Amino acid sequence: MAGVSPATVSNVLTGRRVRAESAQRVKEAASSLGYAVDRAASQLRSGRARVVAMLVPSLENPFFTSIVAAVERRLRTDDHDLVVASAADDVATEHSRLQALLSWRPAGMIVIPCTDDFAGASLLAAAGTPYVVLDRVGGAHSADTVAVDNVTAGLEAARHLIDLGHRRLLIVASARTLSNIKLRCKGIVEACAAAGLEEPALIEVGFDLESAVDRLQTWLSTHERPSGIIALTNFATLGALASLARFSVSIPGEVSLVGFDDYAWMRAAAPSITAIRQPVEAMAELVWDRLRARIDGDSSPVVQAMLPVSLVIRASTARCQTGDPAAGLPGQGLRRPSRTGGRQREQGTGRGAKA
Amino acid sequence: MAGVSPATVSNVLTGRRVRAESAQRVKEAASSLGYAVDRAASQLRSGRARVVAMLVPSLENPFFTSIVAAVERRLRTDDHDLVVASAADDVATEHSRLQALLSWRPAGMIVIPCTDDFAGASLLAAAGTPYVVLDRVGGAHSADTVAVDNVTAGLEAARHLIDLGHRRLLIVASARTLSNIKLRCKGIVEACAAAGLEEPALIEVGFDLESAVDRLQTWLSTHERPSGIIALTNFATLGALASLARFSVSIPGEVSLVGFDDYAWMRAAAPSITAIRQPVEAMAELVWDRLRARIDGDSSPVVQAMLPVSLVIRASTARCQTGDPAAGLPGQGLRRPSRTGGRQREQGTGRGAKA
DNA sequence: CGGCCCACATAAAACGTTTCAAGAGCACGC
DNA sequence: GCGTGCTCTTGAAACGTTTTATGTGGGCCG
Repeated sequence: MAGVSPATVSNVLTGRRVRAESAQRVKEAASSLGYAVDRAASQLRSGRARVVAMLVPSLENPFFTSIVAAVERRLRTDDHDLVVASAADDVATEHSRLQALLSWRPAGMIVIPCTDDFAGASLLAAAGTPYVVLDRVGGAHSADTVAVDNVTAGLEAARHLIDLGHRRLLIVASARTLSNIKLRCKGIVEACAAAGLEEPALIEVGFDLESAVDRLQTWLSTHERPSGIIALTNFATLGALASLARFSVSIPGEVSLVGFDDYAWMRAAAPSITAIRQPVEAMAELVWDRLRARIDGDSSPVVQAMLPVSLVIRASTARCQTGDPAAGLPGQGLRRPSRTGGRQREQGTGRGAKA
Repeated sequence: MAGVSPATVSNVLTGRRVRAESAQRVKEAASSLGYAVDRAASQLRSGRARVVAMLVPSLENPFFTSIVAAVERRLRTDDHDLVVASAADDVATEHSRLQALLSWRPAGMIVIPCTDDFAGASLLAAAGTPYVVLDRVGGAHSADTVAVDNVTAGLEAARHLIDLGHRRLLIVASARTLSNIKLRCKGIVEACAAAGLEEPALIEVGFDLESAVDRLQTWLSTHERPSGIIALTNFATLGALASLARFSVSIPGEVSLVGFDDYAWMRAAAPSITAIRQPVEAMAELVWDRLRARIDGDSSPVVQAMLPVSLVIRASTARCQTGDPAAGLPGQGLRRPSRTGGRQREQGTGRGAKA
């Protein structure tokens, strides 16, 4: 020690009332020794952890990582640290990761569940850890939730296409069991009903690109081609793009496409992609606000927050080209000659050859 | 307690020699009580932390998050947890985040530094925390490093284009101060020299898409158009795509493009993108192997590992169309009529209008 | 039968903080 | 002069584990 006292050091470092002179000495000593409080000991004694745990379905999905990044940014300003775990899109893994995270005794937890009925809720309740459920807000949660207005999202996407004259829509979804997907569909169906259209077709493509492309290709070669496609996740958007490219379907000439989530590549793609943008930054802010309030003892009734999305109109949607009745024939796209060298070649090398 | 003894519980839970019967009783009690070891107390007493801290320049860049995801997967199988922090592409933030991470007394640390001379090395050395430097392996590190064979990466990309008959190449880089960028350039220059070509032009576009597009557009409208472009980061790739689209330059008809990092959208884009793929999974595995060895007391000399990349050939590269001398005139692309509705319209709405 | 070793269980100390109650010093007012 | 209140400091207890050393009982060998 340079100066005095073991407990006074703690008082200085936790910002309690200490004479300015001693505080100064302690700080000098600390910095010269390169001393930093041991979080484990600190947390053990005080019972207060400056850690927030976050459990997401996957760290491969840019939507989730962008939320993680935004949350991390928020936490940094409040001097908290972040422990992340990925559930690997698997309920069993989710459960075991949740237990691992709980053993940190985090101050609070942010969860994006794998499925609507978040089984871990009972664990969290038993541990008394405050938590907020994010994005996939399905079952009846007894905790605060933050989500996006999925119905309006679907409604706006569909209305945009309908306004452009599209009548035959296709929904590309990951899995219709997820409530946010269901709600987006609901919005689309509402918009269609309002326009006097029948309910659009829906295809489920799963959570990875390979299966999405496979299923979309078989669907497209066996069904009448839609004039407008709404993809409800970012993988679905990629899958739709890839499959349409394989069939050399021009966008937006033959098919208009509305994607979900707004990423850099959508701006750079040719054509750039019209998409529903989720307010990632606002979601992160809101979720941390709620969680911090709960950590600080707020015991008001749970709140289910819903944030608005925005439709970013780019080049992948255009006025429907009517008067081409042949376009609807099954399998048509496969036989149609492609127009650009790039697309044509893509059919051969699209799966990627290593050099 | 259901059964006996406070210390025996610890023996059971840490897997030491205990009579089978008592072990059974303890486990039952633990699961019925929902008991889980408090990591803070455990770490405090044992001095062993089952935490690995990871410091990355940004969590917005999919290359970094994909590495984080892969590392997390590895750690999970070895029953370790991950604490991440983002340096926000800023050296000062990097330093403060590093200190925050060190207060966890992590078993080890994985660092992707912001700059080549990683100033935090001294902090880590002082704390005695084993660490591995990943990806941006610039200055003389006194720690293990894991990186990619950047020279060969550049060489292969350039050779691919040269083999296709391209003579005028353009390098699009984030910042040439980074050593991995420098090495990639070196490989490209080598390949050009071997083919008797002059050194290709280079343009620095920074770390975000907006600035990349801006700078590329001004460059493209004031210089002779190259026939082949090599983009050295994923943002550079996106920037190149977006700028070429604005000028309605066809890929690969007029310009061939080799990108960096291999993402789902590159497969789905039209045309799909030929790219250098970095072995993210292998990097994560190697970095954890090295770190774990150091944690376990391995004190052999530091090793600088270098992993091979692979060139994934897709549709964005094609044989050079010679015999079009006019193509080289400055600003040409702006006046040329675009061929597809999508690209044409993109010029008007490319920046995205909210609805 | 005694001594020894083995397998297992446990008491108690220790890890590095925070916190609480109590102490020290000082000024003030009666 | 003494009690009172105030500011600042500090000794010691406590947090929940792990670990070390010690204890206990039983089997085996001489």
